[in-house]
Amino acid sequence: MAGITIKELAERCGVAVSTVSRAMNDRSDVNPATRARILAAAREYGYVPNTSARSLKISSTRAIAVIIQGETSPLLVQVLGLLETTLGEQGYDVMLSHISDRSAHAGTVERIVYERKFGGVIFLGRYGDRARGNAPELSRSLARIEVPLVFCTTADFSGSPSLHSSVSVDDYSGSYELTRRLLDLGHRRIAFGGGGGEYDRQHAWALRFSGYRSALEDAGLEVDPSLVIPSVSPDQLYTMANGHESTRAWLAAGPPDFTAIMGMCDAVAIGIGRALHEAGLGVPADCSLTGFDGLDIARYCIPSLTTVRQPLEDIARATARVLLSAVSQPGHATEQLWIRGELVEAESTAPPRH
Amino acid sequence: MAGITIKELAERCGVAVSTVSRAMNDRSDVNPATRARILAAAREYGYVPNTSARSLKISSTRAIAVIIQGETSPLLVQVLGLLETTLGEQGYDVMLSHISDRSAHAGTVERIVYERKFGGVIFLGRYGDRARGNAPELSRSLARIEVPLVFCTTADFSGSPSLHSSVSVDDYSGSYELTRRLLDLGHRRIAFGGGGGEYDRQHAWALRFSGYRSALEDAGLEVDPSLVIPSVSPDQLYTMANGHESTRAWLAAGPPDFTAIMGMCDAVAIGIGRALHEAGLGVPADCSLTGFDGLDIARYCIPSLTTVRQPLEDIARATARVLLSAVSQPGHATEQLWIRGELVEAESTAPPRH
DNA sequence: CTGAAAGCGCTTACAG
DNA sequence: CTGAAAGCGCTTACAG
Repeated sequence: MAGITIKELAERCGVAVSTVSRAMNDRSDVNPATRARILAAAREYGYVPNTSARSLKISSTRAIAVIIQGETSPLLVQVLGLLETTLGEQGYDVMLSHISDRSAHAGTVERIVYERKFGGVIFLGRYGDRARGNAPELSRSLARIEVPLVFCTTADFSGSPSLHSSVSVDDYSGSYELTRRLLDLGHRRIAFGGGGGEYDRQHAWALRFSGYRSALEDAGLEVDPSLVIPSVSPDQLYTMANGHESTRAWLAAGPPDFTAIMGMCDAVAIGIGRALHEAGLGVPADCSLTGFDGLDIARYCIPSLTTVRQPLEDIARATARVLLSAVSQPGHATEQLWIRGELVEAESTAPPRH
Repeated sequence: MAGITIKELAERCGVAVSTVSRAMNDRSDVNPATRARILAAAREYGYVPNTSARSLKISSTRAIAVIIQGETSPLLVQVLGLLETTLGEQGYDVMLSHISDRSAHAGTVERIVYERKFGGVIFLGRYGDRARGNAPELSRSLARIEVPLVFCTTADFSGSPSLHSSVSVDDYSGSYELTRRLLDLGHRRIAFGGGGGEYDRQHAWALRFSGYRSALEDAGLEVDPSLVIPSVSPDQLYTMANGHESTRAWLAAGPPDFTAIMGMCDAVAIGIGRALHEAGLGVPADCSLTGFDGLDIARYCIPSLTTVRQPLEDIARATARVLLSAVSQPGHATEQLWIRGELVEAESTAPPRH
C-alpha cells in the first residue's frame, strides 16, 4: 500500500508531526522555508493526509454529499457537474450518493446524513419514497439534524412554511408560458401528458400542471379532464417510456379532439412524439408538441422540441451559495428560490391546422 | 447535532464500549440478550457509528469509489445504478466521484485513490486527461497502489499486457456487425462519423473504427479516408453536438457519394441525423444511419435508430464480480472481459436507393 | 461472554 | 516559529 503517514513524513523531515500538519494545512505560523521543505517531501513521498483521521478531528469537512434518488435524468447529471465545478472552486469536494429505488431502504438517506462525514448535503431531484409517500416525513426528520441542507431542482414539499432551503426552476411560470404560447398560436384543445395521479402540488409535474391550468383559466378556458393523459407508469413518470405508453393507450381509447400536447418534461415529450408518429400523426402538422427542461435532445431531435430551458448554471450557482451560507452561518433562515426558465421555440409547435 | 457516540450509548446501556462495538458489528461472541438490548438502544437514540473513526481502524472499508471523468452519458448513469444495486446486495456502499474536465488537476484521481477510504475503485467511462494523453501514465501510477481496481465500459489502454482488470462491451465486434449489416443491405459507400484524430486503438471509438475497417476489408473494400467525417469537437467526441457540427461541416465541404453513415455512438448518430435533416436528406430514404450503445433515445427518436445495445446488466454484474474477487484475493491476476452487444435493427437503416 | 487498554492518523490548544 | 501531549470515535487483541 503506497502512502505514508504524517508521522513517517515528520521523521524524514526531522520535524514534529504538528509542524507537518500546520504546513499541510496552510496555516500562517510556519516558517516559509520549513513549509517548503515539508511540501516538497510530501510530494516526493506521495504523502496524502488520511481523510478519515482528519475528519475524525475536524467536525466540519470540506466535503458535500449530493444525494440522488431513483431516476437520474441527463438534467440531474448536468447539474451535478456544475455543482462540482462551483463547489470545487470554493475548495469543497463533492461526493454523489445515488440511491436506486429498489435498493433504498428506509434508513439509507438518514444514514448518509447521520454519518457526519459531510459538511453539507444537497438533495438533487426528487426525494422520499414515492410509494410510501414519505417525503414530508423524511423532510421533517432531516430538520432535526443540524446539517446544512439544500434541495436542488426540486422544492421542499414538507409543508408550509418549508423546513429546508431549495433552488428550483419556476415550474409553474414556465408551464404557464408554454401554455400561453400555444393559446396564442390558436390552440384551444391542449392535452397534458405525463403527470401523476394526485394533483397535489407535491411534485414538479404538479406545479407544471398548475401553470397549464392557470393559463387556460386566464384565457377563459378550463381543464378538460379527458385531455389529461393518465400515466401508465406512475413510478417512472419522467421517462420516454411513460410518455410513449401513456399516449399510445390514450390514443387507442379514442380521445376527444386535440391540436396540441404538452409533455411534462422533454423525455416524456419525446415518448409522446413517438406515439403520435406511430399513430400516423405528424408534429407539428397534426399536433403541436412541447416539452420542459431544455435537454440537448430537444434541440437535436426531429422535429426539434419547443421547451422551457432550465437555467442550470444559475440553479447550480444559487444552490452552492445557499448551502455555503448555511455552512458558515448555522441557524440562518431557509430560502426558497424559484428561477425563471427560458422559453425556447422550435419546430414542434405551429398554429393548428385549418 | 443529532447522533450519539459509542461511549454515550455504552453508558446508557450499562456496558463497555467494546461490547457495543461487538454488538453493532454482529460478532458472534456477544450474549444474544445483551446484543438485543444494545441494538434496541441504538435504534432509540439514533446511534450511527462514525464512519471516519471506523475506517481509521479498519483498513478495508465496505465502500467502493466510482470515478467518472468528463462527459457523463446516460449510459454511464445507467451502469452506475446497476453497479450500485449489485454491489449493494453484497453489502457495499457506492460513492461516485465525478471529475469534470475543467476542474480536474493532475492529482485528483490519485488523491481519491490514495485517501484509502475505499476498499475498491471502479473507473467508469474514459479516464486520463485527453489533452495530456496521460491515460497510460495514470494507469501505471495506479498499478503501484494496491487498491483493487476495475475499468468499467472501457478497457485499460496502459499497454500490453494490461495492468488492470476491465469489463467492456466488445466495441470491435459490435461495430463489425453493424458494418456487415449495412454491407448486406447493399451499401458500399459507408461513412464513419465521430471518431477522434489518432486511430490508435486507445479509445472506444478507435475500436469501433477498427470493426468498421475490418468488415469493409473482409468484403473486399477498403476505408476511403474521404468518408471519415473529421470531428470538430475533439474534446467532446461522444456528443450530439459533435455529430451535428462535424457532419454539417463535412456536408458543406462537398463530400463524395455515400449511402450510409455510422455514428460512433447513439448521441453522435442523433446529431448526424439532425445534420442530414437540415441538409434535406431523409433517413433512411437518402441515407441509412446507425448508432452504438442502445440508449433509450435510439428506440424513441424518429426514425428509431439501428444500433448495438450494450449489455449493461452483464457489464455491471461482471464488474462487481471482478472487483470483489480482487478485494478478497489481492494479487490475483487481472482479467479483461469483452462482452458482446446485441444488434438492434430499427427504422434508420434500409437498402440504398435505386 | 465482558471489560480495560492500546492505538488507528490526524489536529489543536498549550507551552516554550 | 516549533514541539509534546491530549483526544476525536472507533476496533481489537488481551485478560479475565
